[in-house]
Amino acid sequence: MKHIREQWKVLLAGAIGQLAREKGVELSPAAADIVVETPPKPELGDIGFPMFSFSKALRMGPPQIALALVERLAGATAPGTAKAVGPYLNVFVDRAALAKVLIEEARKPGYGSSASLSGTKIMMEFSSPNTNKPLHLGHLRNDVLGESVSRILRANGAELLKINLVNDRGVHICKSMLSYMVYGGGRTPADEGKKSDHFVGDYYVKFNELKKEDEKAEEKAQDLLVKWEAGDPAVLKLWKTMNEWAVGGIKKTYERTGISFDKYYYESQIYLTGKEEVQKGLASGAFFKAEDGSVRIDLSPLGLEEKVLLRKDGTSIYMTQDIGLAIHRHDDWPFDRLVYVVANEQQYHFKVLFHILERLGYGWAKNLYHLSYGLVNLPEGRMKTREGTVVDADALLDSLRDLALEEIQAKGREEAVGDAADIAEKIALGAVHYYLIQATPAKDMIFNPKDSLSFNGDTGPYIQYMGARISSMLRKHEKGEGNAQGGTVRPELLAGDAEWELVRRIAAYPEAVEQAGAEYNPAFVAAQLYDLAAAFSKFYHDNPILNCEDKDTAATRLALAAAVKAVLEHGLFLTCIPFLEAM
RNA sequence: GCGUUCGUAGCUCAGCUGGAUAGAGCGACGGACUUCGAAUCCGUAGGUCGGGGGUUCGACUCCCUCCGGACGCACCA
Repeated sequence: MKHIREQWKVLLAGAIGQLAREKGVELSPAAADIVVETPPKPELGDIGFPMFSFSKALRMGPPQIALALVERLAGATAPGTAKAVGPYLNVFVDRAALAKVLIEEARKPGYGSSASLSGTKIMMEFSSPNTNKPLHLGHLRNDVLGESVSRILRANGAELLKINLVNDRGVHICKSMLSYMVYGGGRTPADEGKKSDHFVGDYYVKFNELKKEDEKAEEKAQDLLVKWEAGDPAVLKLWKTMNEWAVGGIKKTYERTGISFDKYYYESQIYLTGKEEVQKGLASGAFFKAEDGSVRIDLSPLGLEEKVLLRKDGTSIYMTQDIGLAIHRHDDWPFDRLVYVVANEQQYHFKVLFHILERLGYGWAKNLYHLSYGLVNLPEGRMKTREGTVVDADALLDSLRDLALEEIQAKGREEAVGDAADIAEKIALGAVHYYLIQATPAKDMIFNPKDSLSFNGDTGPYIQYMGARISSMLRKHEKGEGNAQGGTVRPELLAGDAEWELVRRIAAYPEAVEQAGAEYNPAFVAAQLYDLAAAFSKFYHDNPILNCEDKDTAATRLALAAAVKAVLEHGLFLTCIPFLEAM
């Protein structure tokens, strides 16, 4: 569809130029100057070109321009027919021809993928959990965004490296350690039959109790950190044990949600890097030494104050680490772009970080991107650890899975579905991931538990359901049932409005994938999938497919359904929603 | 106070680089299963696109201003 639009743009640009010459007017628009649009109703055409903007120069009313252009384009070889519709020049494409191509293309494996980013190496950092507690709903948004954008970029031809920076050191880690030392009694997750990250998280929560009992708790945690940095063997041993529990449990959740990484970085291993880089910057004059001995950068070019990069005692801070880490990573794997999926509360941090790297003279610094996303809030407001309102990722998935299972049982579909528990789990995942991805990343969103439990309407399971229904039809056909047996696929039968509605949505899909990649926004894919699923649902409700009396029509519609299925499979994968053959 | 960002139907969200009567879902109300799986489909009600200016042939979309919310403005991560 895109290439057809481009062809028309070129034709129109030429025709407008010609018209201008005839009128003795100076005007020769480029193809890029032609505005394209999709008419609100199919009856009006498939592609629309508003003529308003040329009105003044040509001293003609837009409707007259449209008419004049149609006349001049009458002889041109172009895909489709131009028609003047008021102030618009609308194109009616050759539906049968396009349907023929799409039906074939869409059923091939790579439909929706492109090469628009081929040759581009992109590193994607996301998730970045703390090792003192299990993942919560906010992490799920981060994870699914990172994973989905990665898949989308890869579908657009990019070479991807997904990395996870585990925050496994710091005073917050020491708090859960201290709490365990006081209350743990040497118990292990296995002793309590608990998922290991939750086990660790519970001690982190218990630190609040400890603070009430021991007013020096904060101080003690700080001491623990000092000992950790000094390499105290006992402290390191406990730290290692608890981190393994935490990371092990977190990885189980990744496995459950289908998130994966090509490489893990651990903060404990790299938190000291960056100091050297700062020294280099000091030597090159990018930074300066303040009177108190700390190293700083002047951020007035950004309209900001100065920022400390090394404390006066020479120790590093968060920013120092990130400077070192970025450089280290580029050495590891020379990327063209590096995307950080991090919540929007760190916008300032990344703005400054990118600026600093640029000042240090790294050319790739201009290709760093902070994929900033908003908080997931509850209807009552922000999630708060202290108030216990944090929605735990595992618990959320569990409850959704249980509800889906009940639904399967209520419909008596356990037999038909195969492994009911597994299907229920996948429906739960589809529900959560779709919910998190349909909203624009930049915006804060409200997670309404009640709504999220619904599998109806604009949801992941709705799309999964349409995929399952089509799969079911195709299975029947393969078993020799239905009227499509022996029928011939005739694309001209897809020229009707109902079929065309589906064809044009299939045609629009690859563009959505490309746009999603260009804007790091999987919501475009999600929206496209929902529209396609809804269009199909309406279509097959009104039009018999396997039961259609005419063999050829049945076969053709089935081929269309198969094309829809292929797009759904492709798109669901990109949005981290499992495709289901049955549910 | 300064900066960033958001404000679209009762609720949750779309609205493509400004373009043809502002769209979905949920909720409400009313319909549709002896036919391909009703986790479905159809219909009705519901919006001065936060307010006010401006640019434009045309503004939900761009600019200014005000109001309201979120998040930042650490030698914490």
